[in-house]
Amino acid sequence: MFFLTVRLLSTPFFCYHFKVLHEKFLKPYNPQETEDHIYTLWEESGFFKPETRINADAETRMGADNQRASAFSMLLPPPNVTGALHMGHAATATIEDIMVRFHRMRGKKTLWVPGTDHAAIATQSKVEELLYQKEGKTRHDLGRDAFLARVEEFAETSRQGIISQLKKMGASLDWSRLAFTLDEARSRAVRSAFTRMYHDGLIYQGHRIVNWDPKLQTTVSDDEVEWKEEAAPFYYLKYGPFVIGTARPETKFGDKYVVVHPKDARYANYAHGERIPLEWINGRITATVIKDEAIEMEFGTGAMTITPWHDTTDFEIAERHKLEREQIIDERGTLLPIAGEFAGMHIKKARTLIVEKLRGKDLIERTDERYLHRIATNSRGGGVIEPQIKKQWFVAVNKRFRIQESRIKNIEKGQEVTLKELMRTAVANGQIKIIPERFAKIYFHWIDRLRDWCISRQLWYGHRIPVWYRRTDTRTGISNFQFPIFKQAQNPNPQNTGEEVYVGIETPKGDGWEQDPDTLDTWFSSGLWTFSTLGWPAQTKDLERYHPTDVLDTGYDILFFWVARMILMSTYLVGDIPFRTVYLHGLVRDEGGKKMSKSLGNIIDPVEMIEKYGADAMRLSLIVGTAPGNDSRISENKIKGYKHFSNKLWNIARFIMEHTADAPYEEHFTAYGTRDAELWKELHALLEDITDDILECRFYLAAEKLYHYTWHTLADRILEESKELLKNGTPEAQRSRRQFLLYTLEKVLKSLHPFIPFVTEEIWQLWKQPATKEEMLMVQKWPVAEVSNK
RNA sequence: GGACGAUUAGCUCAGUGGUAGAGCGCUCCGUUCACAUCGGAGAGGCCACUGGUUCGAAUCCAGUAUCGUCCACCA
Repeated sequence: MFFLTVRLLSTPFFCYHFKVLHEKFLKPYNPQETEDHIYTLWEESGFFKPETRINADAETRMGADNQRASAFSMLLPPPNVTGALHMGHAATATIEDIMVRFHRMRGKKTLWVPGTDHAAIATQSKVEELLYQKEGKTRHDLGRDAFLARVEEFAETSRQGIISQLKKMGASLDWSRLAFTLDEARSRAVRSAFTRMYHDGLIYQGHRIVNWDPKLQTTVSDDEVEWKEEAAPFYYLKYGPFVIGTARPETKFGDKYVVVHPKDARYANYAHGERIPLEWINGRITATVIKDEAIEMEFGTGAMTITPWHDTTDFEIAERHKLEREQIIDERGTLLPIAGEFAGMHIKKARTLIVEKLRGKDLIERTDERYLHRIATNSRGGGVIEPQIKKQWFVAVNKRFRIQESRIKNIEKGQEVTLKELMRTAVANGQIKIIPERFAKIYFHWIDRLRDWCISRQLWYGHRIPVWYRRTDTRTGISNFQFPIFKQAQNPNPQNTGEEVYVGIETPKGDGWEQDPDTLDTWFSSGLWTFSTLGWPAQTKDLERYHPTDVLDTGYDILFFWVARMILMSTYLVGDIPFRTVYLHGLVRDEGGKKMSKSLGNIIDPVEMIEKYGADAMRLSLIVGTAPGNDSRISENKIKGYKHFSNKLWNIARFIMEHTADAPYEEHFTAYGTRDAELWKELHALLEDITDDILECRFYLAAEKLYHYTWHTLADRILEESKELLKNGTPEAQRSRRQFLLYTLEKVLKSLHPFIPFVTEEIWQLWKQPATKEEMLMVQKWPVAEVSNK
């Protein structure tokens, strides 16, 4: 206990801090005057880039000090270029920045790649809306090229806004690697991916029933459909000897099949395939009886007619029995000539007239006026989905192919697999770990029911499909296609249709080539994100070093949209998993637990909060009390509370500096007396504990424990008792305590830095007054080396 | 219809086999000495309910209820 003085004099770290307390400490901590210059300091240091290392010998205590250090890599989920960032983005940026700063301080070569997403459908419709509001024009008035120029202009503005917002949040992203899902490098990756999938037979063009949005005039994928409940009348119509139920009489013109369950005793007298003449909306028709198990006997009368062109279930029944299918409604929601007198009328207007006519012909048996019915809408701000059979591009998820390379456990190079099997195996074999675990089950369930992915969109903004046609006959366009009876919907040999088809990365040479007008689902390009940002398809050093990435952090709401598709693309194209751990955080809701939205007016703007309370306060408020996968609530009051914490830390630092102004600082603290030894032990137990928590993604616990230690142990207990001790204690005890306070302040600043980087760095700067960028807090070594895991 | 989550102090949430915790709020007291963006003290909970396992359950198991989310989609 008494060798402290001796050690002090002999230690190489011995030095005096004759520093005068910086005048900034005479006032409360002011984030507004601090954060921007701190961020600039970090950014200019180059330490956001993994290549910037501290060139020093093994004796240094710096964090980024080894050129051959192992890597830690991660990608920012690219925010959509549709506008400003919200609290969900702020939560993502915070969680990821915590991980990145932590691993950087632990000496890893840490890469965090920023980027933005073109978000085709959302961005295009947003710009169309603005264009119409401001100039009263549609995209067709401008034409494709001029319209796209407008979208690009809008996207660029959004992108600049997003970048500056991320900087305000303190995100230590490597800006030199900034990517965009629609930039040249990513476009090349998209074309490469498409071409390879096409030649492997995994992308095909086919006539299938798709979710058509008549408002935005495009298809949308199954996952983008949002169901809403609506009360609507339900009609029981007389269909010859049957009574059939329908909520949509306006689609019934062409119905010539009546479907019943094969085991339904009520209809046992009718044989499958039996033809029955009957009077229908526009005159006499001959109906055919179909027996199919898709029918729910208990529902309605147990009999229904089908409209295969405009209903998924009906389409599937028609597929099974090879039935005719006919288009009733066009792409704009207008009735076709089959509707007779109603042709050319929009379905909304026609409906009441059709019901009147049915009533006039005494074809309505009864009506259920308050039937609760679920309608499909386009969740990306579109209209009511009207299913249509259309020629579209699909990714075949169940088709077998030989995988070219594989580092996936249980899958050998050259093995025959399906994309579904790849997606399933990468998680089932434990190579990808999903946190919280319960989402793995949800993921598997989603895979099991997954159908071929419709990837073509009739949008202008996005990756143009890399397929070119040279027509050798006079066939008309895709939309006038008449469905051939008794033919498979898929047409795997487009060469036989009288046109040349070219699929490739570059535009084909020669005259007469015309590119497919459609664009790709935005998730096709985001699916490539983990490797397209690292240079793929080129075999770059980045790809080699940083792929697979270590962690993917995102909200659980895009598990299917994005996470699953990244797994699909990466396993197939790279033969490897895209990331080792998926950390799914919850959604940030308002104080009352409601989703934040513009229409509810309950949006809390992260930048406004930063301006009021500082980025550190906002960051802590988004971390503490949020378990993975669970939604959390944020309120201005909570953020305000954490502003107080920044100030508390500020004053702790001030107190310690004031009371140790002439004290020597020793790196290796040696306690005098049992009390200081006890405190040292307590501090180290905490540091090991929270290191473990961060490694296990329990950020909320680590943050809370640090908060609690700083305020209630360090400030309330240790500083309070030190006041007396530093006045009246023995010289040895005083010296030891001063040492301990300095030591603790340093550890606390380091361990809090990933969570609240600005205030900790500012205190560090004022305290240590570093002469070089290597001495910044951001690249100091994490206070505990390694912890025993669990 | 299926799956999952939540249910703990007034509010927001941690805790996940061993005598109930935090933040905010509330009450009282204090504060020229780092900080009123403060300190001290305190009130407040049969841990949703019913069974079971266990020496012992907020914690594990089964079921029920309420709320929420996702998936399916019955025309």
